[in-house]
Amino acid sequence: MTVPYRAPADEAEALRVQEELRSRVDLVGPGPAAPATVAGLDVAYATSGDRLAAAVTVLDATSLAVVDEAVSVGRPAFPYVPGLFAFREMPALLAALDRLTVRPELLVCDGHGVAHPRRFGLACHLGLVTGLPAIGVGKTPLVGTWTGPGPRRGEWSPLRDRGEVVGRVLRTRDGTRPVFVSVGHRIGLDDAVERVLALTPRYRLPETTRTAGRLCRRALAAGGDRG
DNA sequence: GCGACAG
DNA sequence: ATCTTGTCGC
Repeated sequence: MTVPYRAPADEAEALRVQEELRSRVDLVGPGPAAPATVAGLDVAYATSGDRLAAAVTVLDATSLAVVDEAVSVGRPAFPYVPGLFAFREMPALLAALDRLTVRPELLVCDGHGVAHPRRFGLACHLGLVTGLPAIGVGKTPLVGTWTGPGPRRGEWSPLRDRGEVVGRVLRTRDGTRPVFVSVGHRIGLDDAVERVLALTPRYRLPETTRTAGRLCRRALAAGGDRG
């Protein structure tokens, strides 16, 4: 199901939006059995903090080659508040998604999905608004506790918060810090982890995140730190 | 009451 | 997120 994006005027309204939408998240899927394309989304900020660039790259799921990409430059749409982070970047990310020529089959977001205090992180919000399956891959935890996964790539341990498993702490590379994988929308946790491993043949972060990261940094630099 | 707190 | 120097490793 697709949902229109509404920009909240303040924190109270942002919380209401999350409460209203959280029940619509699909934690099961099934996600795309064998997606042909996977998109990565990332945002870079100017030093001044008053300007940002959002990028989306679409990769061939097998070769990991970039087949499409789009960028949008703008202003943070909301102050940074842990737990309300999505409202900050969502408008720019949606603008970039609108500029794509190829509609990706899966979204890999730089931030959490249901591993969130109200089970509605950026990956859930993006998945719901676009109607696309979405996965959250965070570099640091927001909620939850875990016991370190083994040191080898592919090893993982459950991320638990208030009595429920909200994601997995996954080692994507031998001996490197793990990432935090959680369901965004329309995919199960097992499949989400499988997709993330398929996107990390070499580095800690998914290729989708890396290509999108390079693109938004480049766009920010090209804008001469202004526009 | 005191920290912690996605990017 | 971004600011930063060097440093260890492939």
